[in-house]
Amino acid sequence: MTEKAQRSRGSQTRAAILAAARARFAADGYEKATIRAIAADAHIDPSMVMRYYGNKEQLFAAAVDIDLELPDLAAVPADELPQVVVRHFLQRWEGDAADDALLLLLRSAVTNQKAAEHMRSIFMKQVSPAFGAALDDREAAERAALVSCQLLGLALGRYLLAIPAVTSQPVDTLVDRYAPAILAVLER
Amino acid sequence: MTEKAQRSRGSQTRAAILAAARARFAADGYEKATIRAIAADAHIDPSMVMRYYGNKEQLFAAAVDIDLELPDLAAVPADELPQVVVRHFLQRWEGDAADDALLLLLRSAVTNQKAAEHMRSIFMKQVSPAFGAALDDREAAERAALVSCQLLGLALGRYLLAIPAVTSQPVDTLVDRYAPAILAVLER
DNA sequence: GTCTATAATTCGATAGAC
DNA sequence: GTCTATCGAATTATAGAC
Repeated sequence: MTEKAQRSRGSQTRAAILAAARARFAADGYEKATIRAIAADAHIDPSMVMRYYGNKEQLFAAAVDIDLELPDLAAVPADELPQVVVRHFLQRWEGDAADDALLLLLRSAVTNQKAAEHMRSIFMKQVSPAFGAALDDREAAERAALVSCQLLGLALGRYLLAIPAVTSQPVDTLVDRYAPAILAVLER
Repeated sequence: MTEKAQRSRGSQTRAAILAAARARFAADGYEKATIRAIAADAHIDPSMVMRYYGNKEQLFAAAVDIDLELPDLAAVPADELPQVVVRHFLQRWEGDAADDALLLLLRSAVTNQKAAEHMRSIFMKQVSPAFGAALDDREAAERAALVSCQLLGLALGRYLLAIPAVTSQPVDTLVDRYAPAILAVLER
């Protein structure tokens, strides 16, 4: 076998581990997800996980490296901003809720301090600046934080807790009903 | 020692275990909280926990037996309802966030199916009827569910994730800013 | 009622053969 | 690069002495 082929298979294994890790962390959270289960999902040996990622913590760090891909909120007309934001996240989660890094992170951040720290970091580096640019307001950070609470609460009820009266509502209905609430927090 | 004295000490131990269990489940969630740690907090032997509560699952069930103590929302003037609800939960959590059964349950429900089921049950038996009586609306359950999402999201951001821009806001400010969002979801 | 001792698993992590 | 074998620690749970 050539070195090139080995490197290729190695990177494939590496990617398979990461995909399996994302699925497990998303389904079980940090403490409950085991390296053994992740390895089994990836059809490789548990020791390979250690070889590629060192330890469980570093594997988790690799799995939650996330970009919210927020649109340029400053370019969105102010009166459409709530709908745009709510729909952005819902569409993202609706595609594959079990594989989204934000839900993955949320499931772990509730009991794991490092994950919680990562979550706070995402808010400060991505959410807060995006709304800051759109709001032009001295209290933008505080209001953006409350918007984040509402969006995370929606994810919580729909995807993690699966409250029937939330999961039963179509995306369009959710946007119609939730966007005004986002607006209410944003406007003074 | 008399039988009566033994029963008394027994019930004290039982209560001590439950208190320690609530604190541990609240701080760590179901999977991370261990019977050993709970026993250590209660200054008793781990086997006593098993003796009194059978197993970890039953102990958890005893710890999360909760009454939201929601006020009679039908008696609250409609335009004050959002403020009353937001303040009710904030005051409850602000008192002792680490010992509140709802936060305890939330921390576990994210990764534990039984806890999630319990959470859904609380919504359907306590939250939904309370709002149903106040709203008198065919879509009351759906709107009440979204309000629950908002409130749980607030708890998430303030107490579990501890987002700085949320923890920094006084209760009164939170009520002022969040109540309009609740109202926006409630009114058609 | 309380505790010691331990069974039976399961976990993360390591060492080393191939 | 991959796997076998295993260590050491931690967990839930049980059995039985006092």
